[in-house]
Amino acid sequence: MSTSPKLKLYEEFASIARALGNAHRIDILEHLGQGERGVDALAAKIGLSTANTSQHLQQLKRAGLVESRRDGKYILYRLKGDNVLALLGTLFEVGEHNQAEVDKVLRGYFHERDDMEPVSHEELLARSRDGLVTVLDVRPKDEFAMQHLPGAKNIPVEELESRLSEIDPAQEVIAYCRGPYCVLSFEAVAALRQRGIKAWRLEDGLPEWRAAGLPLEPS
Amino acid sequence: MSTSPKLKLYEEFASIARALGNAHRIDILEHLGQGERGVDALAAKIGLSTANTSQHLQQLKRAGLVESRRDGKYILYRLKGDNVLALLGTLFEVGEHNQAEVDKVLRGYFHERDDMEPVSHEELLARSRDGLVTVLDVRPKDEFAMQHLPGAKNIPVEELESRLSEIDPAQEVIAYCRGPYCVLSFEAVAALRQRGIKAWRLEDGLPEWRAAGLPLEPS
DNA sequence: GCTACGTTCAAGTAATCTATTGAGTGATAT
DNA sequence: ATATCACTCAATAGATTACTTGAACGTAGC
Repeated sequence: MSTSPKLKLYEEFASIARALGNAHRIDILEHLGQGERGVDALAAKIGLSTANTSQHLQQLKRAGLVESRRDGKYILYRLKGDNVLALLGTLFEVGEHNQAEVDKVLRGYFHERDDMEPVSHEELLARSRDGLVTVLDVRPKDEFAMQHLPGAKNIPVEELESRLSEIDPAQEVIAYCRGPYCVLSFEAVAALRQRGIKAWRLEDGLPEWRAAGLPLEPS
Repeated sequence: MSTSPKLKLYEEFASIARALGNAHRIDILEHLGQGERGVDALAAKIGLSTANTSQHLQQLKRAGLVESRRDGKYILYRLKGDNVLALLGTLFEVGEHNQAEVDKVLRGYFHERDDMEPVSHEELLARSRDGLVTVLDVRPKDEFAMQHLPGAKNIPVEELESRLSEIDPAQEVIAYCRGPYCVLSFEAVAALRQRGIKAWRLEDGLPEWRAAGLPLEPS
C-alpha cells in the first residue's frame, strides 16, 4: 500500500511544523507580524544574506505561513491569516512551560521571578487612563515609525542608557516590543529596574495588540 | 559575538517545532493523547520498528512534548501538559486554512462541502439528551476499552461494513475518533452517508473531550 | 545465578536542510 | 537600449535527520 491518507495529511501538518523549525524563520515571522516587508529589508533586520532570506521566505510560503505580492520592483511578504500568530503563540507557550532551557534564558534577565510577570493589555489600558504610565516602545526607530501604540514613546533599547533622562522616574513604565517573546522588552525592563524605575513588560507585542482590534498610530 | 539570547530562545522554540516536523511523530502524539502507552504498543499501532519508535519518542521528550515513567519492565510515555494538544490543534487549524493540500485530502472523503462540517461537543450533548443520536466510536477495540465517551457504541472502521445492521437507520450517527483530524471518523462518516445514514463527525476526538472536563467511561 | 522481555544505544547509509556563491529574471530609471 | 535594483534560481559543501541492524542495558520471573 502507498502512504495512507492519514499519513499524507500528517505529512502536510509536519511540513508546516518544519517550516517553523528554524530560529531565523521564527525571527522572520515575528518581523512580518508587524507588517509587510521586502526581502532586503527583512534580510538586513535579521542579519542574513538576501539570497538566504529569500529561500527562507519561500519555505514559509510553501508551508502556507506567509504570502507575497509585487509592488513595483519590491516583493512584499506578509503573514497569511491570523492563525499564524496564534500558532507562534502556542508554540512559545509550550516552550515556556515545557522546556527548561527557555525558562533559563528568560530567567537570565531578572533576579526575581516576579519581575518577569507581564502586564496584560487590559491592565495597560486601565492604568494609562489614569495617566500614571509611560508606554515605552523599545523597537528601532523605523519600526516605530511604521506603526505603534497610541501615545507610546520610542526609545530603542540600544539608546536606552543614554536617554534615561527622558523617562519620568515618578511614573511606571510599561515596555513593549515586536511580540510576546521579543527580548528587547525583556532587556529594557531589566535595565530600567536596575536603575530603580518601576517597569514591566506588556504581555503582547504590537501584532497581538492589532489582532485584538485595539487602536494604533498611525492607523 | 556568539549567538544572541534572542536567537538562543528562538532556537529552543524551533527545536520544538522540529519535533513536530515528522508525520510519524504527530501520529505518536495523537495516540498518546488518548493515554499512556509503552514503546512496543505504540510501535505496533503506528507501524514502525521498536527502535525507531523509541528514537522518535526521545526526540519528543527532548523537545518537552512528552514525558515518561517506568512501570515494571515497561516505560510508559504520555503527553507533557495540556498545551501540547493545544499546539497540535492550532497546527492543524493553520494547515486546514492555509494549505491547499490539506483541504484536498479532507475533501477527498466527501462530495459535498457541507458533509465535512463537524458537530461540536455541545451539540452532541444536546442531541443525545433527546435520545435521537447514536454516538459511534470508530477506534480499534483496545482503545475503546481503555476509555470512551459515555454511551458510545464501538465499531472499528474496518468492521463497519460488515456490522452495518447494528446501526439503527432511524437515528443520526455522530462518529468520533482519536482527535480532530483522525481520519477514521472521516472514513466512517463517508461510508455511512453512502448508505443513506445521517452521519456527522464530532469536531473533537477523545483527548479534547477529556481536556474539556467532560465525563468518560470508565472514568 | 540465568533467561526472557521491553527498551535504549551505537554505527552506518541515504535523504534532507542550511548557507554561500554566482548567474538569471523583471521592473524602474536614465 | 542599458544600467541598476530587488529578488530568485541553481549548484555546491557541510550538517542534520530517518531508519535499519545488532549489541547492550534494566527489570521480572524462574
